[in-house]
Parts: sequence; structure tokens; C-alpha cells
Amino acid sequence: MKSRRPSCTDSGSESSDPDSKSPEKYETTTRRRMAANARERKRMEGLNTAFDCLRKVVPQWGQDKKLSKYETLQMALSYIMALNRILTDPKRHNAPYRQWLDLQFDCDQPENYPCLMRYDSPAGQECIHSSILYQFKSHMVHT
DNA sequence: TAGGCCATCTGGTCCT
DNA sequence: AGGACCAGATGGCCTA
Repeated sequence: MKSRRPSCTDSGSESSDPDSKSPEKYETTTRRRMAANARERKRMEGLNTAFDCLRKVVPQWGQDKKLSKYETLQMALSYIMALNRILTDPKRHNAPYRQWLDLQFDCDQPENYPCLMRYDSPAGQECIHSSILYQFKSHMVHT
């Protein structure tokens, strides 16, 4: 947890001139501001929890460093679109492929998907799709 | 040291 | 009136 920036309200003073208000009003304003800050922190905490959940379900193979928020959203977008294409493509709409997909996304190795790291490129989602399809074909050949 | 990323504060707006 | 949400500003931390 990072240290919080010193706050005028958190330390008991207000950004606007305290002398321009009655002590009661000033106290009320300060109390409200502090409550609002606390709510905002909690809200951001919830948002970050959601980002962490998203990071867990999005491909991150080969990355020792966690994805930034922006990267996480980009990866999620590419990932969803790739999966959507796979599932809606009639040519690949069969049980073995789906079962294989389930297995792959549960436990396969990062090094099998090097191009997933290029999700932010224009061809990112196509790359993800191709990679998945290639792995499936290889799997079918060897079984 | 610069740049990227992030947490926090803050004021504005909208909604209940 | 008060809460939720948002965007801008600011400053800290980390890495190349």
C-alpha cells in the first residue's frame, strides 16, 4: 500500500479559507470531505479488486510483471473477441475442439503462445486466434 | 533522470 | 442532502 498524500481535509484543515465560514460549517464540510475521500478510496479498492480478477482470467503467459490496467483491458478485449470468433465459427463448432480449448486455457504452457504478448497490435486478436487454432491442429495430429 | 503507472484528493455532476 | 461516479491534479514509486 502506498503512503497517502498528505491531505488538508484528512489533517483537519480545509482547502478553502476556514475563516470565511462559521466553525460549525467548517467542521461539517471537513467531515463530509473526509467521508467522501474514504468512500472514494473504497470505490477505487473495489475497482482494483475487479481488475485483479480480470487479470486472473486473461492470458498473461510469459509476463513476470503484472499487466497494467490499460493492458488488462486491451488483453481482455482481444481475448474475448478471439474466443468469440472461435465459438461462432461453424467450421470449428465441434465438441473435441471445445473440450480441447477448455483444457488449454486451464493448464497449458505460456511458451506455446508467444504472440499473445502482442495483443495490443492491430493483429493481436487474429494472432491469438491463429495460435489457439494451430495448437489444436497439432493436438489432433498427435492423437 | 525521465517516463510510466498508480493512489489519493478534490470538485463537479447526476441520481435517489 | 448525501452517495456514486468521474476526471483532473498531484506526488510517490519503480524501471530503463
